[in-house]
Amino acid sequence: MSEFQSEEEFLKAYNPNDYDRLSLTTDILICSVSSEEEENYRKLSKKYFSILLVKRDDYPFKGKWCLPGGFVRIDEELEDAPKRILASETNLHNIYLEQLYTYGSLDRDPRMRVISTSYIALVDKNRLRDKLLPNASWFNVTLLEDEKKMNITLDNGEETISLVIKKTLREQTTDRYKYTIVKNDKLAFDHPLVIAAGLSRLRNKVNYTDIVFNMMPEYFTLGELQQVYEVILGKKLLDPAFRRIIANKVEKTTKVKTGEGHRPSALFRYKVTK
Amino acid sequence: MSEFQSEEEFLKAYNPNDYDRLSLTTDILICSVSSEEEENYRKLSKKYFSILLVKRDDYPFKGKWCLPGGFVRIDEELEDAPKRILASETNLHNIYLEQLYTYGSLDRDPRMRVISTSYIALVDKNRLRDKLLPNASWFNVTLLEDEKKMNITLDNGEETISLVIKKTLREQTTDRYKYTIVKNDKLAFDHPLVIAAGLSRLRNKVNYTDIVFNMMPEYFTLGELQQVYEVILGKKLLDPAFRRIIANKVEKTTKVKTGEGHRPSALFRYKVTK
DNA sequence: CTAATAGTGTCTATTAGACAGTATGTT
DNA sequence: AACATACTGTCTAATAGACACTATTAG
Repeated sequence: MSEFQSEEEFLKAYNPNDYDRLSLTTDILICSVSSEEEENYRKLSKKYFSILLVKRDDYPFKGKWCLPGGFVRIDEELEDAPKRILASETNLHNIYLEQLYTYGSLDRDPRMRVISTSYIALVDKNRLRDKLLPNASWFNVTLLEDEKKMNITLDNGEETISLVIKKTLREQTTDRYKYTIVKNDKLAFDHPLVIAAGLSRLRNKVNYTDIVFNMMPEYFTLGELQQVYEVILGKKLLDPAFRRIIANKVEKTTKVKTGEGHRPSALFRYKVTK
Repeated sequence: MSEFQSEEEFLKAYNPNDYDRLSLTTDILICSVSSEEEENYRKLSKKYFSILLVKRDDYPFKGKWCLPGGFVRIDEELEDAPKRILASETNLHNIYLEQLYTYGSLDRDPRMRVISTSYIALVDKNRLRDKLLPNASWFNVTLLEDEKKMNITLDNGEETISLVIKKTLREQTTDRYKYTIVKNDKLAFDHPLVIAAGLSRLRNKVNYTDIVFNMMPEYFTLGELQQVYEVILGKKLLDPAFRRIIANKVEKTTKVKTGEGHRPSALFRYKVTK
């Protein structure tokens, strides 16, 4: 039983340093979609799913790539930390941001005990007016996945990062996997785990939400939209089925996209229904 | 640029106290299923979904109920903290445990800045041999939910706790809600939010995983299993549809449950397929 | 016999998958 | 005309929802 008579009295006598204190950071998986022109003028530009990485110019992990992130300040709301970092990294506000997972292995940071809450952010690259920070770079993502592992390849045009992550079913009763890094040469910390978790979350959510539209420009063709779904899901979709599914999520505009060497396509816009 | 020549040198000079340090706690939503006998001997005993709460006997929030939890130790893996608390609270190991969400509002603890990573745990009450700790109690949960709010009623036979939580769609593109506590007299901290998040997660996961079996005894009838699904989903299910869906998740045993005032039912067991 | 649950057969409605076809721009 | 994509019609397969029916026990 407490020796205090009231909550005020208790709080006055309370010393926060009586308990273990540790550092909290946040890491952000910033995702977008990028295009690469094809040699054949008639073909559609190839779409890639891409993430933003930052090159560390200081210890620990000097010279390695990592997710944008930083310390959570003691006087800052948890979610404000990734927002602050996102704003400093992209000059964008009002970005789709979702908490992913909190990592707390004892050895995840060689400096000291650090817990990290990771977030996933989705941005439309067309809204990015300002240049990236000098150390930042977009990497195109290729994900090959099966029941037992994920092969992730990241490429920014100059450098290729290859990750292999082993998947172990945590229990028979769910779909939850424990991810273990099997191969990683160029990424700092446990960031391959964050990338794996983020990509899985996205692949999943794409099927029952409208999140892709956070990465789309205002006007887009259904072909482009389908490509984005395909690149996230890692498989081809059938046109009629795709169009049936997204039919009530988009609205046709009077605009048309022409000059592509084939039949022009109508431009659509995301339709808010709820 | 760094003035250090190597990572070892850097780490040697590193002082953790140069950065903000805060306290991390963990809260656990321990879930189970309980039965209550009906007056009519022929009727099946009514099933309830229930959670474990602890009465605080100290400030802050003295006298209020809260989720079992505690501080994460600086030399302890993040997930070991809920495991340790779970073991001390129930004497059970190897329990289904899943990270829910990390809460970090500035004002969530009147003592100081505390971040809390919440977990959901599913237990089979029949495996609980030891008595509960003196301050702990199981509360039956009744959840009424619509697009705009959740009405949660918790009842342990002596006391009734009534919560109202407002749901606001965070963005048009997803199903994510921001939960705001509208009514809460008897629960400490932001624990109503944890309960709301946990119940939502469970309602969702029940549809595409086998997690319910973590709350079931080894042998059960399909009627009992259906009741558990119904109580978690908050709606009646049709027998044939239900049996179709769980058909390949369970296997019939030779055991039979009799003496219930109606046709005996076969006892089933969870079948591991993967 | 009756109340209550156990368990099954089958029809219908809805949704997803597959394929074939027509339309229309650029070079 | 040839190419490449835009866009649509329709058949089929798989799944979910609904209802009606039979079965079997304790009291």
